Amino acid sequence: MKLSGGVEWAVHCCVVLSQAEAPVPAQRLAEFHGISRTYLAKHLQQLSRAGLVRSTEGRVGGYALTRPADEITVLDVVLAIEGREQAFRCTEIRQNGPLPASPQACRKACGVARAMHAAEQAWRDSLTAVTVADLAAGVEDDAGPGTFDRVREWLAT
Amino acid sequence: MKLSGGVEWAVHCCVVLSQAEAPVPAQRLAEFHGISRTYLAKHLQQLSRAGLVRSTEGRVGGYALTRPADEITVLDVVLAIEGREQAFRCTEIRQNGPLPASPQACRKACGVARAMHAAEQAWRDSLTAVTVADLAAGVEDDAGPGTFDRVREWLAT
DNA sequence: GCATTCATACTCGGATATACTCTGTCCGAGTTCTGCAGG
DNA sequence: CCTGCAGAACTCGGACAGAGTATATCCGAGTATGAATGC
Repeated sequence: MKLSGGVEWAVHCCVVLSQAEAPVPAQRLAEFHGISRTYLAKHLQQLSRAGLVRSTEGRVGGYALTRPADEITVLDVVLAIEGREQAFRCTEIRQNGPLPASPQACRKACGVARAMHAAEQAWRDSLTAVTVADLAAGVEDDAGPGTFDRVREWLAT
Repeated sequence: MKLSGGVEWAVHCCVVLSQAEAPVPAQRLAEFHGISRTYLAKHLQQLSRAGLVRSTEGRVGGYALTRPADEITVLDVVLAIEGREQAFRCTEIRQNGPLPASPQACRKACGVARAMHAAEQAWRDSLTAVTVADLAAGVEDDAGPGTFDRVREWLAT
């Protein structure tokens, strides 16, 4: 049970992108956050494949969000990085051994899987309730108004 | 975001142990579930270190629950296997780069970390709501009454 | 017949290899800007 | 002075190593059983 460190990078990048008017190169995003450029590029590719950001090549290229920030949930970003498969995968060990569960009983998922999946659904619901726009608003609340003005100014240089 | 396969084994083993009167050796648990004995032993050790099961050595040794099954939550088992640390670890990248967040603003956790931790808390709450006793009751519901009688009978052989 | 002792069989526990995924990096393909030459 | 073209610089994208962790396994330490032996 460990989330990739790239998740944190990706979410922060989405918040920055939500405040940029022009495409932002991976190079810029990396130095803004003080992280590895090449490795961040890998994660941005995953965001691109998931359809969350659009990449433009060329001299003034970079990354930009494909949707308004209030239509991108944190779960979207997490799933883009971590993959869409469930964290818990039932291997149906109840069907093994000397007393296997009957096919009749296996119509429905076993209780263990149900509990794990319910918990995961609660996790997803919680992440769905927060959008990138919410996070951006939170930054202005925490760091004071005008923060994103300075960010935009720095991005333009 | 991937749970260890051992989690599934551990939970199922706890359900079986909740129905056994005598200590059950790892060998027995492994063949009951059709899984590797030596690897299961590793996970049982983790349950033992977490204080969920007690191990007795010797000829009639084995594992037994230390508490009533309705006082062991699924979360207890999961944390014993996966470790107690959070899945999301904030590396505070907001403090890096050319526009670092002020120490003033860093009094509270950043919005990203708050959202991730809230989701993880929801996940834990959901797992806390289910006990091993609940799962055992579910097995009897799914596989029919008398299932655990057969299990006990097999364990005694 | 009974108590003691000793060998035995069975258990757990930690130390030990292997496979796989995450982390981190590099170079090539493609696109746009810019400078320059020609009309 | 304007237009077209070529070069160059900058971008993304996928292919390539290294490290850490999950997976799987083995052998040694410890204990209760049970039989054998002596009284």
